[in-house]
Amino acid sequence: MTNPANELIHCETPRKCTHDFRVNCSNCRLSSLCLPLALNSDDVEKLDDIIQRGKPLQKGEHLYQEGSAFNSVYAVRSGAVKAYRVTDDGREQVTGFYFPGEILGMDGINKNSHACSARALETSAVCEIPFGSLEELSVTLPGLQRHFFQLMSREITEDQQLITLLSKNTAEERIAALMLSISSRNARRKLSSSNFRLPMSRIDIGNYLGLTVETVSRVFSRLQKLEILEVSNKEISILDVGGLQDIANVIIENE
Amino acid sequence: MTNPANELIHCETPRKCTHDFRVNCSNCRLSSLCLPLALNSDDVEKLDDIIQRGKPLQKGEHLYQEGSAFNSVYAVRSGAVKAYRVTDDGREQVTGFYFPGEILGMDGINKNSHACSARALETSAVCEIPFGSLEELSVTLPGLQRHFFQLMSREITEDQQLITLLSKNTAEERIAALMLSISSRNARRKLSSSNFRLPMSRIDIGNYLGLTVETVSRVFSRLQKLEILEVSNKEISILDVGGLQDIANVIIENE
DNA sequence: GGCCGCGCTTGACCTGTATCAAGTTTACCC
DNA sequence: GGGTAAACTTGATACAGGTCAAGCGCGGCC
Repeated sequence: MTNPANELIHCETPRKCTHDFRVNCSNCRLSSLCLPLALNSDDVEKLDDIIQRGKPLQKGEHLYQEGSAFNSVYAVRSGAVKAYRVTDDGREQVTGFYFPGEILGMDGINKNSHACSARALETSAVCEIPFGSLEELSVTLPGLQRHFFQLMSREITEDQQLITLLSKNTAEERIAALMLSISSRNARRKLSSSNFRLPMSRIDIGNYLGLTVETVSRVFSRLQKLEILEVSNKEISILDVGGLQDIANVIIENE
Repeated sequence: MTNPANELIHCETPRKCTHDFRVNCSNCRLSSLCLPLALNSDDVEKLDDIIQRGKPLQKGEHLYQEGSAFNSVYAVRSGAVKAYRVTDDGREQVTGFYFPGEILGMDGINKNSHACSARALETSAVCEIPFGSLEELSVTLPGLQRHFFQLMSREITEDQQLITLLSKNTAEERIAALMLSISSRNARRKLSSSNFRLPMSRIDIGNYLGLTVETVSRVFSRLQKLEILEVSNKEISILDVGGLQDIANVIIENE
């Protein structure tokens, strides 16, 4: 009864990992997506030395809070994390979802305090990377410096994609785009790109995409009726990737 | 007849600068906002050595184009620049406006090619900072490395603010927020925070804020009727900053 | 100086999504 | 396992902002 659809492999579900909790970058199966990407094995060990791994976060627990002192960036090892900020009038704005192999917290570098909060959407293991040590190490490992610049740059371009989505696209297009994004991020992690379980609620999805829960729900129903998705609560099957891409890409393209 | 409202000072209008075109970071009046921020005078000279200054861009000229090879980031010295990307279906999305002392082009680091295009909104002088040299220099000047990380982080948080604005706020709130943003950026540059000339068209404003030209125009008219702004074509006077802030901050705040 | 075109404004109408409301299902907890 | 709260779905209605259309005015150019 526990996610039969997800082909769960080592480390994706810490509760099932009975063997060896002493994870390190060298043996982490996410190393090819994560910070070690550009490093040789000697350098990976140097990186590994500065990384701290605490006990897994439970669903709902905070990784950091908006306004708290910035000390580290974080890599998700398993589970899923959402980042959000609270607007002046007290409403929440979800700014991103982070899956295994992805790095969050870089918004805190600017003012030395976190510009948003981050909380676990489900039980999640996270690697903490103290930023001071990372900076020092970057000086001796130019490959690491470059890679970290790239990671920040990627965050910028992804935010800009979201800006475009919010500014130009309909509810249906936004949701199609999010489903495709999650699908391709699953593929990167060698999980199924067509069947997966959404770790976030409809509220979070709507919040992230600038829509109300009701609209999210209606769009899911519509996409199901069109036989593009099969939606069963949080379980998603993409039945027609092409159709989904057509919707996300905005079919208009008339001359 | 040329912008009487703007208190134009040295370098803000290159056409008027008859004296000394050999600008450098040490004598640039923007150095306190720009990259040299965290450097002592010796180090500023090292930075200065890698910076290239071409002739000013004319209105409409491109600084770089989406997809072109990424070699440098750019600091605006005078004028104004807009960054934009073209969506899959051919529409334009403005992702940012850049004023003197601000740095753009960091989106290109990730894939080594520019993720968006940048063009001058008016005659603009720009400093080109070759990224390779900047990386090398960062290794020897940790203050510079840190400052550049901060600049990228600031770009991220600003993008996230825009995401929030687009996702949660009404047309009026978005425009109020943009006016306040331009106002405070002017203040940083010791220009008037209450009277300024918009370098961009209504179309660009609408595009940036996810609104149509008509809506932008209507909101300006409404704010003028409320005696919060005085709008005369591109000339803006903020008559009631408090009122503008109330609108931007979303007055709702009912428990 | 007068003509043309583009950027801007204003009005009338339409539509997508929000809002409000009610009902259903799922998940959690004792 | 049953009770309750939270999450989700579905329907009816309202409204902000989009679309379409027309007119204005400033700036550039011959």
